Amino acid sequence: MKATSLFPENEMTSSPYSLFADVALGVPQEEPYQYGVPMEFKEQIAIGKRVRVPLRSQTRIGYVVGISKTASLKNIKPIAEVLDSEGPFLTEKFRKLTHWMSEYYFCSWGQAIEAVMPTPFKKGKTVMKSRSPKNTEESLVHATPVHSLTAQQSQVYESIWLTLKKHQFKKFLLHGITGSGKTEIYLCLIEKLIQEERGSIVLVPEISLTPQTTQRFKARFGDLVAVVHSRISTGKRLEEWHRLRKGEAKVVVGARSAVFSPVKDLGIIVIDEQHDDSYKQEETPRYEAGRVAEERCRIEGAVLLSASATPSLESYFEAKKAEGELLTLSERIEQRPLPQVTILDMRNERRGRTIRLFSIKLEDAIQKALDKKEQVMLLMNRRGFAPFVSCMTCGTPVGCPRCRVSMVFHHDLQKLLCHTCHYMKFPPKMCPACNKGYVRYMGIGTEKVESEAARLFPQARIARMDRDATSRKDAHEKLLERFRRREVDILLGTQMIAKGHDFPAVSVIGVISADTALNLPDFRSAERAFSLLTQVAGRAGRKDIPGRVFIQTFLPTHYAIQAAKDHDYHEFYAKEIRFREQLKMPPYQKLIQIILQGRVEKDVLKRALEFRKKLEEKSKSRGLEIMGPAPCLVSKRYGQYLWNLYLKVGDLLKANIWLKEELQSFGRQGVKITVDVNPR
DNA sequence: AGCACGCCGACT
DNA sequence: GTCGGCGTGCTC
Repeated sequence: MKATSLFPENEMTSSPYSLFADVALGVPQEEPYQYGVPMEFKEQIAIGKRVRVPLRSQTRIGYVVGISKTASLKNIKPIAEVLDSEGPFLTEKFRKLTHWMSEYYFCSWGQAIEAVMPTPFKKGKTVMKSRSPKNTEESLVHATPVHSLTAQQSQVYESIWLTLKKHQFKKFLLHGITGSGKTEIYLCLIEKLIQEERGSIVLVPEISLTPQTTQRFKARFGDLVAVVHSRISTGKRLEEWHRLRKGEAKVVVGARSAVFSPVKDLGIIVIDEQHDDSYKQEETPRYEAGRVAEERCRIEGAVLLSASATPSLESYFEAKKAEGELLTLSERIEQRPLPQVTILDMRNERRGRTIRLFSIKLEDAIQKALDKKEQVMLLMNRRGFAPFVSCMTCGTPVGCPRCRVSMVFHHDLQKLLCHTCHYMKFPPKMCPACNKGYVRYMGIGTEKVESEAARLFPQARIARMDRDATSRKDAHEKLLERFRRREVDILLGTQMIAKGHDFPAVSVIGVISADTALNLPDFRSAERAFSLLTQVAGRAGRKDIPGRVFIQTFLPTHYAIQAAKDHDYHEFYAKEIRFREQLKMPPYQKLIQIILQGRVEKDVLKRALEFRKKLEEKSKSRGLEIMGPAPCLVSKRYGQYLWNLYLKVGDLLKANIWLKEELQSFGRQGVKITVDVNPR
């Protein structure tokens, strides 16, 4: 029974509604849906409020983004309930931000809105009444000690503070070498903002969000700090959300999604380790926390401070062009020496057919450090025991049945594990391809490094830190604590260990293989390798114990490795930026990745070719370049085949507008298409 | 994204 | 003959 059908179609005036709401829903559909506003809700309805609306046979929560007097189609259903009697849930600032996100990252407005709010609100949870703000005096930290900054730190601090005083948008990129005291600058700026009752957001990479990191902020600002991890309970998350919205908490420390925290009177967003890949969300909406932060600061008249010892090429390129955007810290605090880095050419380390895992020089250095009761860190950027398992006779590697990747042998489990879909099985006794021979284990992972280290240094206490060893809650933290208390002599692990805090007694750091990262077929592999090596190297060389870093590699002359050895970002940047220019890659061109996926590979490829053809018709006039189709890096996962097209464009927003049109007029035909803007 | 509709295979 | 597989397409 449809109310509208009682009236002639052309008589819109006789529709039962005199008011219509544009409602954004968390469905991929681009445009918001229109719903009728029944009489009884006329007073309550407002832009920014959540509503309960019928959709097909269910009811869903939607977000009012517009109100109009006319409807653009017939069969309009009524709003079932208006939530948020206290006032709009979404502020104008958040409406602007999410709208921008939807246009920039190819998702619907509703999907963007749902990405910025805690889950309970998507289910209709009421927002707590905003009581008169508690007397913040009591929670303010009074005994504020004088925090002395070095001359360089002060200079950086001053230039940012000057802008903060103006309540105007500006972005800064702070290039500060490891150990140059970047965090102290954030703390001082935040402290000053608190005195003005203004708020701050500090983003850190996912794996850096440890009690050690957050403790530094809590120690300084006490209850004014809200921390948001992924492991926090829903209740706690909501509590922090309300504390921030009410202004009871003024500082939030968190990973990627903390960029959406409802901080009152936002003064600054700090993005620490700005180059980190975890700032990109790998599911819809595929946003970059840094880019979102910039837009949010623009909207709110706040300052964006991105910082890194190894800024991303894009960010450094942009910052150099803009006046006063690039800030530098070139000195380490407390006259800490930069560690001496030695490159070890593993081509000289063959022992017959087999290759030594530890070169003689690294082995010696570790032994000497252990003898002196100093600690050692070893980086191996791959989990498991043997990343490749293949047949002795026919050479066939054991692959995951659902993904096109090698299965990794895990010694702890005595099983083969797929690192893409987590499928597990026992290693075959006989080769499944030729039914003879036997399997052999090849390559290196953290587990093998651990067993080799145990063999070479039987007296040492060794601990391994990777996702397998520390997946249990707190295990990661407890391990670092044990290492800090020197109950462990050798800490080895994946990049997890590069992000830990300072370990003053570490005198030797060994990178077992710098090549794992470098050999990936990805235009950013050199950048990632350089960044990782620079970070690990930064762990050594504290106080009285001079640190030494050893990098084992088969590519000793590679510029990423050479630049890391010299602790020279500029040397790396100069080389890398030229390649980017020659290849017309970011920052010179923006990338849009179009991912096609389906269960039948030939259909996926066929559709990819067809879509390319469709785009080609317009590509010349639009001045863009199309690459592909090519199989994705992992070209099959969870049984789905994945191919992609890359677009190189000058103006993303412009490209997005017509790409959206092209996608809309391109049927599905068993192949799903997703768009990833600025892919990582 | 969900969810219903719809058109082909093995079951009481 | 129906129950149910998941491919297709719509939701104000």
